[in-house]
Amino acid sequence: MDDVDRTLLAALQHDATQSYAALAGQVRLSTGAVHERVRKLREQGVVRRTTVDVEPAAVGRGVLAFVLVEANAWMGDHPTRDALAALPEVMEAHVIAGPASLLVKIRVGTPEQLQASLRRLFQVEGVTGTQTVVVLESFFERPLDPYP
Amino acid sequence: MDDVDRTLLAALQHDATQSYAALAGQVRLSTGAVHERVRKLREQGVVRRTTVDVEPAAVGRGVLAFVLVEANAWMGDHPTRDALAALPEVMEAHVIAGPASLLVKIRVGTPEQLQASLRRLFQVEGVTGTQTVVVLESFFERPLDPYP
DNA sequence: TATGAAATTCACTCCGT
DNA sequence: ACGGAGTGAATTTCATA
Repeated sequence: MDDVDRTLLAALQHDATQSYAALAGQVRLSTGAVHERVRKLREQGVVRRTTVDVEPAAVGRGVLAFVLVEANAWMGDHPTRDALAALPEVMEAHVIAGPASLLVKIRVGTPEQLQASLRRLFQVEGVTGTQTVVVLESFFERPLDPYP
Repeated sequence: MDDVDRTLLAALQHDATQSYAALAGQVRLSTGAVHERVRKLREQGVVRRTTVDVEPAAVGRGVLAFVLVEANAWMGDHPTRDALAALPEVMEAHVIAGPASLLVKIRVGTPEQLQASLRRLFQVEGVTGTQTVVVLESFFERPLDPYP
């Protein structure tokens, strides 16, 4: 993991469709060398996968909310994880230190669907309360800057 | 935007490196037809870009926190946005309805860097307080499911 | 680990339907 | 909108240093 790798990661995050030749130009290396470096970054798990970024509103998921979930028992275990993973509107789920047990990020299409989602959250074993933060506008959501 | 497009979006989110021939097989269409559909999804902005998913811990950003930012003035304007965008550790910034004005997602390397980041947040014009939620473990972070 | 070139596969375009 | 074929460009592999 040197500066060349970090430059490659930044370039790939910005546009993963560019050719190895284009990447090679940015780091002054041959295409073969860049190919090998990217292969290793994938192999090591530094690059987890190549994806596309989908506009949420275009697929009927224009409502974003964060929910703090309170519980009467320890929720940092896998049954909880699986219960949350079964809800497709839950984009992220984190075990937290602070005023609640879990923090989940939810994307739905309408306020009614948000209400329905909260109802489902309450049905998860151990959940005793929720505090919902509704997003009015997202300033930005951006990829990780690989520079320390 | 029909079921074929949604299937293509899901497939591309799972692995954007696969060939058009492989995508075509999943939707029982020719490579030419798939190529045209994906081109239109990009053109319409449904697909915003193609990126790589980088493991945060591998680039020295293993500490995740969410911060509720309280303010003494309306913060839903662009000077605020720009001030937050200037902080590379801020991954997301949202204007919210609820107990605070903004919600930001932060990735840093160490608890010390988190402290330094909070100090910088306080220096943003109008900020009067923060409530920090530190993530102990992330259950999952996943892409948008394009099915309604 | 890098280079440069060879071999193979793929993206992209065009045209017919 | 879809299918199929053709062409140029890309990925991928390999020999060499």
